[in-house]
Amino acid sequence: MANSLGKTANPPRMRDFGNSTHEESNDTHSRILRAAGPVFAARGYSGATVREICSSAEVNVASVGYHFGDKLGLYRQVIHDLRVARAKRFPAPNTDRQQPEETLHALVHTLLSRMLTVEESAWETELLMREMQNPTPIFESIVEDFFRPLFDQLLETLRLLVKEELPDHQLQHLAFSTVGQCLYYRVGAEAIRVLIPESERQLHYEIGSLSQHITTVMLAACKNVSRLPAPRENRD
Amino acid sequence: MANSLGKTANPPRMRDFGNSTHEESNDTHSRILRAAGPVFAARGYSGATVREICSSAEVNVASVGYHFGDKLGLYRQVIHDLRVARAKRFPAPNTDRQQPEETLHALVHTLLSRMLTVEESAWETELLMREMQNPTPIFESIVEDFFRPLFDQLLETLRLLVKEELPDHQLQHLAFSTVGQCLYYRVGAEAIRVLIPESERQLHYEIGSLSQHITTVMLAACKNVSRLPAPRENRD
Amino acid sequence: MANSLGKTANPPRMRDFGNSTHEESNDTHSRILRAAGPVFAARGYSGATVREICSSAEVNVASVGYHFGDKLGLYRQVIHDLRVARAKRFPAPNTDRQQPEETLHALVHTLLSRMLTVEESAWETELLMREMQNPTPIFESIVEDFFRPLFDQLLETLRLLVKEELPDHQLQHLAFSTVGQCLYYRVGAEAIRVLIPESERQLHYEIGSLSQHITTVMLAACKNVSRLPAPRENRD
Amino acid sequence: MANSLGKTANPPRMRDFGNSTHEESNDTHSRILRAAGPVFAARGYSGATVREICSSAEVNVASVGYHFGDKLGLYRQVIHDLRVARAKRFPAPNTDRQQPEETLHALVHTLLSRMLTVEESAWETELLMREMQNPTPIFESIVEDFFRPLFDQLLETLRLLVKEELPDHQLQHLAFSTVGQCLYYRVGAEAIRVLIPESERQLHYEIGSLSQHITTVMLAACKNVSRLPAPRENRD
DNA sequence: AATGAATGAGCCTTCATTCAT
DNA sequence: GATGAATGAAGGCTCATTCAT
Repeated sequence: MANSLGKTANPPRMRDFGNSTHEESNDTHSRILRAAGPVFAARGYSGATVREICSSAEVNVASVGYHFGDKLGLYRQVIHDLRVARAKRFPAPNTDRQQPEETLHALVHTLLSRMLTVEESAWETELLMREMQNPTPIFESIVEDFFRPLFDQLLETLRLLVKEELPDHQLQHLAFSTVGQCLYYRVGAEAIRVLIPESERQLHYEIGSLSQHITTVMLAACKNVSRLPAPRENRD
Repeated sequence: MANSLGKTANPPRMRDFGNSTHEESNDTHSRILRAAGPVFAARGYSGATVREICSSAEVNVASVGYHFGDKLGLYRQVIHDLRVARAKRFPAPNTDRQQPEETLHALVHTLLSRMLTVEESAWETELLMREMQNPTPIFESIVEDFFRPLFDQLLETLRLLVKEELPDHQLQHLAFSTVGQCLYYRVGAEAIRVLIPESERQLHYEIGSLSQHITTVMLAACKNVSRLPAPRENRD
Repeated sequence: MANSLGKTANPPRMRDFGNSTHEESNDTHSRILRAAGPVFAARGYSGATVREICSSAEVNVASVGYHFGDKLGLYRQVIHDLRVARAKRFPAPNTDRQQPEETLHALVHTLLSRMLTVEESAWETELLMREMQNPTPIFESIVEDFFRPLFDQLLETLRLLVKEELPDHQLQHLAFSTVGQCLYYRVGAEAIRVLIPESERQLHYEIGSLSQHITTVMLAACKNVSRLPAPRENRD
Repeated sequence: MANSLGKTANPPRMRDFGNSTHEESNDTHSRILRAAGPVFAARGYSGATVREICSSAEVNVASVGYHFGDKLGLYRQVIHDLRVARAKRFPAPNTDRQQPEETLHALVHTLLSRMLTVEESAWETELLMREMQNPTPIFESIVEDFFRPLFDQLLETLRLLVKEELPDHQLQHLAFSTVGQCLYYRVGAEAIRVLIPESERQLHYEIGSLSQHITTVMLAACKNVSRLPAPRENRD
């Protein structure tokens, strides 16, 4: 019964004491964790195989069973560590002394960067995307810890930009409009790849242009938006 | 060679005569199709097993081979039928005699309806979402059949709404802004569930309000957008 | 129990009455038989599939069961018909009034032609080759009816060519030497394809050259062979 | 991708240290190999099933995947070991200090021995015969490893025996004549069994007599053969 | 702690055969 | 007689897991 619901053979102790993170150490435990993230991100949970992870980590297949009980146990640990890592890496951006227009642009740029960056930690975003579709209990805490601050900041910035005072839900919609436009360039990336020819994509789809565009859209929206009457069903 | 690229053993004739769809008939062919959709949606293409589908349909495992060549052939047929069904349920709005503003609203409303409808066939949207994240060999045709028509209609509508003539890529960005905002209410549903309290969600997040909001944003954007200078890297 | 050991569902009568052969008629029974030969020859018994045969014959898969009980029943009938057909097609060549050298050449040429001919009935030879490796009871009768006459004629021709009277077994060895050389260009065809480059094969491996060569070898052997002493074990 | 073209999961090290062969050891690896040969020989490559092999070896079915990648990988290894074993059992005759006549005799004797030996490892020859009729993807390497060396040696020996210098293709034909005669006593064994009475067969068909006879034929042929004019179609 | 080997369940597919019309 | 459909038994292979050292 050494599966992810029970305990492992010889329960390996949690190692996050002090500042010794997996990033630095090089023992089997850490190497598996480092290798597992990208593989889970690239193939999804069920698509990833223990063998590929272990092969990438250059450890024995049986190690996963020993250190994490089973595949699911490893996955859980990866997700857990990811949350910790991102909380540390992306503190809420300090934008106190900017014009709200600049702040908006900065926030959009930040969002797009996190989405589209293709560097060594791109797998983290990919994994979070997968979590959005198949949320596990961990997802909620990710939203709270990592997404809520940015969201709140976005709300406040938008509040400064609209010409009249708006009820919360209208500001929220504006915030989601902002986030949705950014997110689409990741979620819809495959669709865009089909819809837009390669040549155009290379010219007009880098982060700079996109954040410019989205900021423009939202600024226009803020200038034009007005308090709506009580919600009513439109043609539905 | 009776795989999904060729023909099935004895190619079973298409049954879509008249308006009698698989939904109603009860032969093996239809039962497999009815069972397959939800399973593919719930587990993804590779996660779904022919056995589960056949077990759910109460037919022999080999039936899939006989009727659809192989698993992928079945999947293709599921997607194909899905396209037909959705085109019937959410027809592209007739734009001929409308003001472009109304057309935009109608398009947004259609998009949101497709995304958010949670009736007996919620699996349909779920399936398309999975394709976006884990594209199968069939993805390209899905985009062409499902997305391209609406996307083109959106482009033309936006072209009528902007005040000056814009290059293609700027119109495309406006279109993606529209689609992205709609899509977010599905992709980000779990995040929204965490960020926004239940009470507010029930009041302000039904399709009517959302389409109103998104249309407003895009109309404002169209009024304000202007031809950009040649693309250059902005702060990236 | 409608397998090849019992009777078929409605025992289909043997159709070889009169001169109505399968070659001419066009009913399902005959079409299956005509299609089966080449397929069995090309793929071997177990490699051949009932579906391919029926597809090639343009009849329903179930027909084999009806007409021949099962796959093995069909195979048996194919082999049986093959024997009949070859007996009719290859009567013992008349070589009475030739010089023995010419007769030898003619016999070698005949052997090679039967082996290497790639016309519509090439499958028959291929099937016989397969029978040689996995002989069924039918094989013996094939040898007697179809191969023995040629062998005897070969023996007599060789008897005329050797300079002194030889015991039977030495003549038999000479005959087998002749046959073996011919047979090799079929049995060893794949090996030859690997050993000899395409260009050379096209120049020097047509039936004319080969029969010339083999005849030369055997004539030389006949001129030089002499009665051996009683057999004794050489280094074995 | 642990198929026969790549590496096995954890590539099991080659075990041919010293002179300890699989014949003696008793681990899973060796037991599969020992069981596989006869099964492949008896049923052919495609007729043999991994399950039968593993059942015969009394190991788990998945072991084949682990140790050899896949069925073809196992087959390759069987063939490889077979080559080693046969090279040891029937070494190519050392030709350095012999008269070419003796070399020819030795070569013929080796060929016949390889064909006709019916000891505990009769399956080896059977396997090679099957490859000739139903070549697997591995056939080419078999020819190169098994046949080519002897073939080349045969060519050189014949070159020394002919009285004038001959073009390559004529020497090749002489070599094929030699091989063909030897091969016939195996390929045509069933036919011979029918044509020649048991009593004679026991007296005159042992390896010694046959190699004597074939050598005689080929020596006569070598003495008599002469450079042919450019190839032209003879009566075909 | 770690490893190579082994295991059994399960997957997709293919096939000869049988059923019902 | 003939047909389309259906069936169950394998077949090769993959995978997470476990065993023995």
